[in-house]
Amino acid sequence: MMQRYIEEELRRSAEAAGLVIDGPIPFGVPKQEGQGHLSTNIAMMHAKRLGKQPRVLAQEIVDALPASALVAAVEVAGPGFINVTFSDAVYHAMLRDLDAMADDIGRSDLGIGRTMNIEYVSANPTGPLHAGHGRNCAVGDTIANLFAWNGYAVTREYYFNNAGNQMNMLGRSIYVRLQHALGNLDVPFPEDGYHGEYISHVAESIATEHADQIRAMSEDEALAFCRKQGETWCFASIRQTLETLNIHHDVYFNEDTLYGTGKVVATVEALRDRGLVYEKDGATWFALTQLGNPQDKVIVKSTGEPTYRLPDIAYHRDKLERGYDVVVDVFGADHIATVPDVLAGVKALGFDTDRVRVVIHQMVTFVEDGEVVKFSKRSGKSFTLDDLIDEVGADVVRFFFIMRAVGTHLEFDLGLAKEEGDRNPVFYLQYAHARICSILNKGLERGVTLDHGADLSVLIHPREIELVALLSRFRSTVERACENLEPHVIAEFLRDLAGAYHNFYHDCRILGAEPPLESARLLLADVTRRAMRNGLLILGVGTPERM
RNA sequence: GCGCCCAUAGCUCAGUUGGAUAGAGCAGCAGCCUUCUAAGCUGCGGGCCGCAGGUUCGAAUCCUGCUGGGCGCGCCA
Repeated sequence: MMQRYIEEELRRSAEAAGLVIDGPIPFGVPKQEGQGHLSTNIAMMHAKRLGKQPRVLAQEIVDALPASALVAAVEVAGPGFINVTFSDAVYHAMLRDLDAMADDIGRSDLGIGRTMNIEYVSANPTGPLHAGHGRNCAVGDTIANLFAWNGYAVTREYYFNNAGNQMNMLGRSIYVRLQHALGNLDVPFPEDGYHGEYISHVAESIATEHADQIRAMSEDEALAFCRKQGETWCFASIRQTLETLNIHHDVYFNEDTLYGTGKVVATVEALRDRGLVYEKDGATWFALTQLGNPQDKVIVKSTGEPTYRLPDIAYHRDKLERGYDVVVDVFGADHIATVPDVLAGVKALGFDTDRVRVVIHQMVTFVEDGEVVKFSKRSGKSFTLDDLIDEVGADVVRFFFIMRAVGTHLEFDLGLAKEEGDRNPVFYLQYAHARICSILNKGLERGVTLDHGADLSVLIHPREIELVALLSRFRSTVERACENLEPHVIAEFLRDLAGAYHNFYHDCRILGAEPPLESARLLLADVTRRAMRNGLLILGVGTPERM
C-alpha cells in the first residue's frame, strides 16, 4: 500500500523526462539498509529504448519530482535504481488506514463478484484418510480460505466414486473377514485386499449386529451389503477427521450422478462428433494424439465400463457449465498424468481451460529422529491422518502441511512437530498473538483502553516503523498467495510479522510509556493482533489468547 | 525410453515473478528476565545457489544440454 503515496507523482515526473509508462509502475522493497523503503527500476528498464544512460534518465525523473511532506528523500543508486525514502508520516497514515479496516485487515476485494470452485481431499471411501492425505486437505482448504479472503464466493467440493473395482475390493475384504468372524475360516483373503484394522472392525460389527441377515443372503447380496457398510463407515471416518481439521465441504459430488444425468454418454458423443473418438480392440478410444498429447487413451473399456478419464472430463465440464469463474483442482503428484488428458478433453469440448487452475503438490515423507517413517495404506500398520493429529495436534498438522511450497517435496519432522516449545514454528506465531492479547487485557486492568484516535506521530522508533511497514504489506501478500495458489507465502509472512512484533515488544515498552506514546503503541499492537489473527484464520489454525 | 516436479548454509527450507553485499529456522558457541508472557530478544561462525553453456546493463530466478533424486507413463483411480 506504500506505493500509492508516490506512484502517480513518479509517473508524471517520468513523463516530464520523456518516459511514458502504461500500467502500474513496478516497485520492489530493497533488502539492504540505506536503500530506502521502496525502489523502482523503471529507468534501467527503459533507458535503452530512449537512448539514455540509466543513471542519467533516473536523475531526470528524480529532478522532476515535486517536494512532498511524505517523502524524506529520493536518490539514484547503483546501476540506476530510484530509491524512495518515506518520512514517518507515511507510516502513520498507513497505520491509521489499517486500523480503520477493523477486523478486515488483509481482506481484499480482488475477487468480489466472482465465483470459484475448489475440489480437494476427494478420497474414495475405501478407508480412513492416511497421514499423506493431510497435505491435500490442508493445501486445499487454505487455498479455499485465500480465495474467500480475496472476495470470491467459494464452493468447496469433494468428488468421490462409490462404485468400481476398488469399492468391490473393499466389500470383498470385509466379506472375507466377516466369514472368518462367523467361523468360515477357509475363505481366502483376496490378493489385493485391504488389510487395515478398520476392515476387521466393520466385519465384526456386522457379525454382531447383522449375522442372521447375512446368513440368509446370497454371496452377491452379502458382498453388496459389506460394501455399503464399509462405505458408510469410511465416510463417517473421513468426515470426522476433516471435522477435526476444521474442514467442511459444501458439496459432496458423487461420480455416479454423472451417469444418471447422462453427462458421461453425452461427453463421449460430443467428443465423437468432433472426430476424436474411435473403436479399437473392442474398446472406445480418445484420440489425444490429435490434440497434441503423446498417446491415445481408452475411455470406455471393452467391458462397457468407462475408465476414470471419461467421468473426469464430464465432471470438469459440469463444473464449468455451472459457471464458476475459477475452477481449482488439488491433486497429489501421483495423479499428474491425468491432468493433461482431462484438460485436453474439456478444451476439445469448447471450454476455456484458462478458468481451470490445477495445484499439484508433491509427496510427503515423515521423518522422526532422522529416520524416514515408512507406512503403506494396505500394509496393515497404516499411519492414518487421525494418528498424526493425535500425535501432534490439528494446528500443527495444518501448518506443517502448508508451510512449504506445494511444488517441493515435504519433509514432515514428527519430532519437531511434537515439540510444544520454542522450536515449533506454529507456537512462535500463536505466542505472538497470545502475547498481544495479554497486553491488551493487562491494559484494561490498568484502565488503559484502545484509542482509535490516538496521535500516531509519536511512533518514530525503527521497530515501530518496521512493524507498520510489514503490516502494510499484508493485503498484497494475501492477494499474491491467492493469485499464485501459494499458501506457504502466508506462513512466511506471519513468521516475519511475529518476528517484527517480538522485536517491537522487546525494544518498545507499551504499558507505562508516556501517555501519547502508550496509546499509539497499544493501537499498533492491536492492529498487529488483528493481522496475526486473520493470518492464522486463513491458515485454519487456532488463535489462542493465552498460552 | 518419455512426461512432470525438485536440487540454495551441517539439517529443513525461503528468496516479493530478472535487480543492488543470497536470507530464515533448527543444530553449535556467547549473552539478556526485581518491570507489559524468556514459548521471547541480541551477537558470532557457516555458501562453487548441482554442473556446463546461452540470453542482457544485471541470472539462484529465463532458455538449452548434462548429473543426481522424487512421482507418473494401465481396458486401476
